[in-house]
Amino acid sequence: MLDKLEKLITEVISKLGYENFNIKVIKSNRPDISDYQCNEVFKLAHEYHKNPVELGESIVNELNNISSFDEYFKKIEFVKPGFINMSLSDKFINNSIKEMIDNNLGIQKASSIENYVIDYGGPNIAKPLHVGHMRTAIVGESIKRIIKYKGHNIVGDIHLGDYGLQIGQVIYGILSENKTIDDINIEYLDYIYPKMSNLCKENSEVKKECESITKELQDGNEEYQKLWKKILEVSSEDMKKIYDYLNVHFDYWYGESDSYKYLDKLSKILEDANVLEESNGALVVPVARDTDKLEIPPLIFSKSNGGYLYSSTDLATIIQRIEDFSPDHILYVVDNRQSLHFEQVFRTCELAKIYDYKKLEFLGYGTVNGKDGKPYKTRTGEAPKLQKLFNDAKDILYSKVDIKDKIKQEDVDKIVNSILKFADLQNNREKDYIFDIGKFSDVTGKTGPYILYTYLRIKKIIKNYTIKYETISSNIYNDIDRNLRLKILELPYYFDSAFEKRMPSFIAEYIYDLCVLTNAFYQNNHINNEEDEIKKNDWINILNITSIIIKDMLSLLVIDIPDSM
RNA sequence: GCGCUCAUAGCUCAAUUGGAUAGAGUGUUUGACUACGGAUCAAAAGGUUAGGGGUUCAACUCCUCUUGGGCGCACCA
Repeated sequence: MLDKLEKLITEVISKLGYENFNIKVIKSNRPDISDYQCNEVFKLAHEYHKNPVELGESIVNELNNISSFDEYFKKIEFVKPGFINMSLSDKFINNSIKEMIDNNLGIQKASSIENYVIDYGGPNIAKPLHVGHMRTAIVGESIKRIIKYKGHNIVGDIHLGDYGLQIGQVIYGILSENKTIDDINIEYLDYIYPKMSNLCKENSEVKKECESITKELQDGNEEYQKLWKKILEVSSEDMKKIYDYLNVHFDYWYGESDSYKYLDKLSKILEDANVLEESNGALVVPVARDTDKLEIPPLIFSKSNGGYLYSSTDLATIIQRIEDFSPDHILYVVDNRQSLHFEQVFRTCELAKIYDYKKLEFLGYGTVNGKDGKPYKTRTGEAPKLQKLFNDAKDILYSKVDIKDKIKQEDVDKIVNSILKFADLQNNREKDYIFDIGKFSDVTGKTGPYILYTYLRIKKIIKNYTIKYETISSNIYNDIDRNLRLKILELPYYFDSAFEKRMPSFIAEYIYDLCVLTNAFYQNNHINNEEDEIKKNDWINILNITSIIIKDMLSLLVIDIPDSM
């Protein structure tokens, strides 16, 4: 729709003698005056050394005289100092809506299909999942669905932290408490990991021992391997329940351990590229550049004891992904605090010519904080477990709305999901945000349930009518009606912004705005009692399109719609 | 110490990337169906965009300084 307006204006401008100028039309930020606007008169005037007012007036004058004026506009005018204001004709709005229906809701599919790998989730086994994991799971799954919706191929990998120091710590704990492999279950892991983590902070002897156990595990010690496999199995099983509840599904459950078989290859590549240096017994890759303001420390490929750490496994994983998926893009949905680490990894890829730096995207997300602005903790000091969070959210929901035992448990879970996900995804991904269970359980206002409610109501209103889009007339009946139709037309803009910026929040914002207008629409325009059959039919069709958009966009936010609520 | 990042209504967040009168939710105050679901709708109040200076026809947005948060700076992930 925008492209048509841009094309038209570009034609008019080139007719006036200004060729090859890229015109951009945007939604008006003065909806009281116009629907769309073009702010490019100043740039054009500047480029051709013209008076902007005269230039703008001549463009608008030309537009006012085109033969197909009514096909596009109701009114078009120039306003000083440089705005072209456009009000669209009802016919143009309705035709554009009809075109959206036959055309993937107006969202252009990718012209060349690319392969993406997205790395999200990233939990460490043996540690319980907490709110931070929910953030990466939801944001990552949403970005994955958005990219798929655009028409690309994408695979998601959870990238488990399954081979690091925390495993050495847990194994040390198991052995020192004389436990056996059969004693390993989720309750025991929940108990032993924090205990060992604290012990290592206090006691450097124990920490050293844990490091050497980790190293031996990585070198293939059979006893440790058996224990590790059991820990991995128990922990993964527990995680799957959580991810299932969130409806987050990874295509691959690879972990750091899977990258070990690529370490030899990686090592050879780094040697051949001549980027490795020895430093205090460790092998490092200096990645600093002359242009850096801050000297970026080198990437540590292997420790002085010969062990590997996450720099090595993240690099090896890239090699694995190149071999398995031949990706055009690799995306990392990771905590912002890891930005320096990934900068080191990406630079190493560039230096050793492993992979194109520009194709590696660090999609950092903000830290989940408590009300005090510090990382979210419970009163006892640990990060609260996700399962408990789900239960709390459900209890709060029951206390606010009388639905207990009245609707299906499955639907209750969908509502809880909508609450948590919409609260999270409406925030800008990159920013830290405050996790407040009270706010996160809100069911009125700008919330998941508000969207679901809107959807279910309009479905109920239109359920007895047949839908025939081709019968939509060229009429629009009032301002509220018009605003809703204009909002429908904005979908492609918001979707593409979300895709390009990898920002689900654009879609969340759009759905909410659409729902606000929809609620106003059906409260003001009563459909069942409407006697004008043409009007009634138009409205039913418009509401049906709205419902399709809401449903599709909600699915991109990983939100399912209940049958009732 | 060095660097990154943020600061917008009482609170939580927007602002189409430099455009016109800075918008939502929440909270506060006040209204609305003998009509398709009141988890709704309508309205009021709430702002020197942390502060100073600069660039520009135009600054929440860019530059600079000041103040105040958060984070990161080689063998944890």
